[in-house]
Amino acid sequence: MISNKAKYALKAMTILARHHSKKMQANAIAEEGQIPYKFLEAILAELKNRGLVISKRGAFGGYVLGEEPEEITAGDILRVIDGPIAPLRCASVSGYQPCDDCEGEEICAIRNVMMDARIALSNVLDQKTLKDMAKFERGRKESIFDE
Amino acid sequence: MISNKAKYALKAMTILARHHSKKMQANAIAEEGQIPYKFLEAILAELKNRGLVISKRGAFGGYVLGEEPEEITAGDILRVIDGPIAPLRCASVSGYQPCDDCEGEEICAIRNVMMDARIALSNVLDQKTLKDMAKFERGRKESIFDE
DNA sequence: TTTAAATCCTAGTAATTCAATAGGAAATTG
DNA sequence: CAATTTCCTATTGAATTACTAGGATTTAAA
Repeated sequence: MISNKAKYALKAMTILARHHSKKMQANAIAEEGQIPYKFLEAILAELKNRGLVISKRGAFGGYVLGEEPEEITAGDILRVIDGPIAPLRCASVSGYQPCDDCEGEEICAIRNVMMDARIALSNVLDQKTLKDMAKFERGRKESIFDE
Repeated sequence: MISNKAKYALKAMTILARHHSKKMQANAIAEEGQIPYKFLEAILAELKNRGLVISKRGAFGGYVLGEEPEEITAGDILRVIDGPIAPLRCASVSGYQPCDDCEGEEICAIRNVMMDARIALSNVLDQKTLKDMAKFERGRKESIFDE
């Protein structure tokens, strides 16, 4: 399960991508995504620290994607907000840490399973880009208006 | 990330499986798995309620697997202890619940990603059985003794 | 039938994380 | 300078996590 915060982050980033990476204010993102404004500010701050968005302060400021929509993946965003994707740290690449009660990683069946899980999961999450996600929503919304 | 509790549950169940489903006491499982005894009791109670283990009370009591090791998967155990494995409830089969701010599941790119993630994850977790896990540990341990 | 050995059951607790909110400082533009 | 917007610090209430305590109940063997 991902946190609400992560869900909001994904939402905010897809909104930014859907608006074709034009500058948007937190205000507008919050409204469009139904995200509590102050909470969103905190989320954008974290995304900014990791370079996933770029901000401009002051009047007529706002936020822009830090990279091209096809270069930012769901995995990138989730790692910033919720930390490692692997179900266990000992099976993580980005956040590796051994279990303190570990008796040997090579013989641990649990780690073995979780390594497979991490690989399967990151194959999905690191492949899905913001471009894909924005396109998906645009496509679906249009097809609904067509009806 | 799975909880410590879930890790302990997986550990306890693989121990039970490795001992070829012989009756074991919580005591012995706790020692072998380095699991806090009282915590393990609570875990075994949950597993028992869902039929994953069968218990016998009183002197010379203990716990046995509730099904054959090849019929119990890592996914089964994780769902009992940590709940749904999907990253979002709206993408879950076992624990489906719509987001309260949902504007249409068919057009939601986040749900779309999380559905793919859930499928990838459950393909791994629902395939790995206790038999596989016990075999893995036995195999690895023997090969280490061979050195 | 007592007694020792187990599981079972109810409660509680300290620490952490989650999901925000509040208030104002700093920067930018017109 | 004034309005707008991001940035920073800090707090808070609720839930979850990771356990622990203590005793009730059941069972088997002496």
